[in-house]
Amino acid sequence: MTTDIRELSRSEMEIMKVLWRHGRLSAREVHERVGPRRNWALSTTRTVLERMVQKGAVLRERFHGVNLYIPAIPRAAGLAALVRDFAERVLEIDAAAVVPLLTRGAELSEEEIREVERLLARDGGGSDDA
Amino acid sequence: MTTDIRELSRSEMEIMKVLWRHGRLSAREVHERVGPRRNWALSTTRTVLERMVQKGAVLRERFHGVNLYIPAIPRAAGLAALVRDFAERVLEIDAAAVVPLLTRGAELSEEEIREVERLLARDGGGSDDA
DNA sequence: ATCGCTGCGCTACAACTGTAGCATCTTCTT
DNA sequence: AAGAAGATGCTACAGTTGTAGCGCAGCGAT
Repeated sequence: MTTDIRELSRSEMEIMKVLWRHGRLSAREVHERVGPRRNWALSTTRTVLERMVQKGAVLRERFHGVNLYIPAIPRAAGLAALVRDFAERVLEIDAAAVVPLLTRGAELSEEEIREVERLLARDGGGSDDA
Repeated sequence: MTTDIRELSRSEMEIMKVLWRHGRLSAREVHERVGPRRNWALSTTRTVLERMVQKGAVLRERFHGVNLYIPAIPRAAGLAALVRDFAERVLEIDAAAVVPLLTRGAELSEEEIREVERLLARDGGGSDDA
């Protein structure tokens, strides 16, 4: 069950974002980027991270005795879901209309933008496929 | 403390939306529009509504022994805050860029759109004023 | 082999959220 | 005035989130 990214809390989303940006990080590394901003104790970062693993939003991988955390949801898919949700629930417009804005946004690769676009086009929510 | 609309839960947001749409409704009336969709018992709608009052997101007014609930945050201000949050936190773009999309969205009046625009322009988060 | 540093896994606890029942009070109707 | 129908305010309880400490284990230095 590929965890619905919309049910991540703000804290979790923030962590998700750093994981998206870096691919895979240890708890400490994650903490270095979100801890200060949030004023968290290292153990707090760990706990949140661990809960994300339980939710299936993040994968954990052991590397020489250290846990590395990897996003279980690719950024494009995550953004697509978030955009769709916001567009439909709040703006009440068709999600596809938001795509153009992505171009100016975070460092998304052409690839990713196209992917998000693909996911938002064809008004469907379900599992995609080639 | 004009409650930060970003801290409303999904359930609460849904109620907020119907209140924005109708201005002021009794618990039952609110329930009629969100209850079915959410499969809530009337008492659930009441509880959520009441919590929103406590949070200061909704005002309660007695009318012939019945409570009427009124949004404590005008729609334009609420949408502006939500848009700003989403734009900056998720899309990582300037909130103002989202304004054009509103035109096609929910039934916002020209007035409201202009207001949202005003609130999002001039990159500021704090309390506004003329 | 031992000591210390760092990471791990477990536990904790308060506040918030989802969800709702119930006893009681109001209001309308007859 | 009395009863029915509906609204109110209170209470409840489980699950989620925010926030963090603690004891134990592994690894590198001595």
